[in-house]
Amino acid sequence: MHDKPIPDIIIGRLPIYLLALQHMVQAGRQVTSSQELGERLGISPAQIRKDLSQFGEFGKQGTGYNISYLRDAIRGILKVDQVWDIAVVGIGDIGRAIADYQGFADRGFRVALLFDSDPSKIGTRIGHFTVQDSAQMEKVIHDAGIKVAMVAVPVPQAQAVAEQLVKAGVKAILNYAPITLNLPHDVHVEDFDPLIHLQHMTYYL
Amino acid sequence: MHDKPIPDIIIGRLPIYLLALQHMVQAGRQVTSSQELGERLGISPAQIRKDLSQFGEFGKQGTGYNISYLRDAIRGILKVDQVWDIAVVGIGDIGRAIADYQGFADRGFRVALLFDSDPSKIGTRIGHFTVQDSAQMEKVIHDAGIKVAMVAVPVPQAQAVAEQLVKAGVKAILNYAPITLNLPHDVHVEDFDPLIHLQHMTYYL
DNA sequence: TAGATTGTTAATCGATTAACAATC
DNA sequence: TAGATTGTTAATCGATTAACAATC
Repeated sequence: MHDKPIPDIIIGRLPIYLLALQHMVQAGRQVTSSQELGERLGISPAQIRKDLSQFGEFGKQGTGYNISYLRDAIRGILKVDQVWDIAVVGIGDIGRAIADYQGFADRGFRVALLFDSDPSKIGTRIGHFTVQDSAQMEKVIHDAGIKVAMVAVPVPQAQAVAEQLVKAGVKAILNYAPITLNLPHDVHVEDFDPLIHLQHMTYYL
Repeated sequence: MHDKPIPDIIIGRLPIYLLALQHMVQAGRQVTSSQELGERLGISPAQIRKDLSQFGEFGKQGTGYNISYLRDAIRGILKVDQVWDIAVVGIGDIGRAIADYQGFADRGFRVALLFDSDPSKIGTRIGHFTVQDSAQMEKVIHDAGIKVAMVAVPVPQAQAVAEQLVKAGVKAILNYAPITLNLPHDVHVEDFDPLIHLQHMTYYL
């Protein structure tokens, strides 16, 4: 038993498939095909079939895929058939928008804890949460068993905050600070920076 | 003359290099190497050299790269040695955070216009801008010559808003709405959705 | 000069696509 | 059954890496 890991680039497409399936369910649709999904997403049908075939057989020849069945299957693969609690660190404009954002629940996440180091913010309420002192962060996150965090602090603090999160047991970090974090290999980091995307597109203008 | 276009995957890494170089400049550094950049970014030195070699020769054997020289070169390649005006459509929590965000100017962008269709928001001020009526959007953006926009409206409106932006002459859209937009091929779209990234990471938890 | 590091070539590795037998 | 579409194989295409001559 020494299965090859599934390529990360394939894992990265699953949430995109999931989102499209979700929209189809909401539109009352029952079945779809790799062809249709491909047109919608700008991905080749062959690639979609190949991606899915890594995880099992979800379709029927001649008919295609049952949408809600495939949705549930992908949810299971991505482990978002459960709800993950998230800690948000840094309650500036971005952190506040995250805390107020309503779209998490449907998709497997729930903001559970907010932290900031600014005394004028600690104790204030955002949505139905109270901002807690970053100084207590490690203990609080550890005790809550939280594995997923979003970092929205200024650049100079981002690396140190991320290291604290790792100490607290966090294994997945969505990093809003425009800096590349250096963390142990077993911690998953995704950078989330609008400027990176804008600068990518201007090349083509 | 029929030069092969430079792979998009390489273009996508340039903003990451640029960001690291920027930090190095701020730290007062003069020169770096593909080795050092690679360690910092988790990218192989060979790849960095190969990527850069697509655009010219920026380094010196034995010494490496002059940081500010390479930074300026990449800025030029990405066309962020100028400032691009951006229109933001949809002034909810996310749109407001974008409008208030201070980090654009350094990196080649400036929020210039805000739009919403909600009468209770039209006319209000955010930062030093007044929210304008989406009904006027096409004309205003066209007249301003704006080519870059951020879409932060609810999912049901996103496709229609994007089509209006395209009619107004916009060629690059950063899409915050969790839905895949269908637009002409000459319009560049990047999706910007935190949930996609979170769902990617949970696979590994 | 000696040491370091580039830019580039060739080899390797991995991802995408085309095509089709299987089958609903 | 006939038509449609899957899952999978093999071929193609593209990206990454290793290695090294050139040279600062």
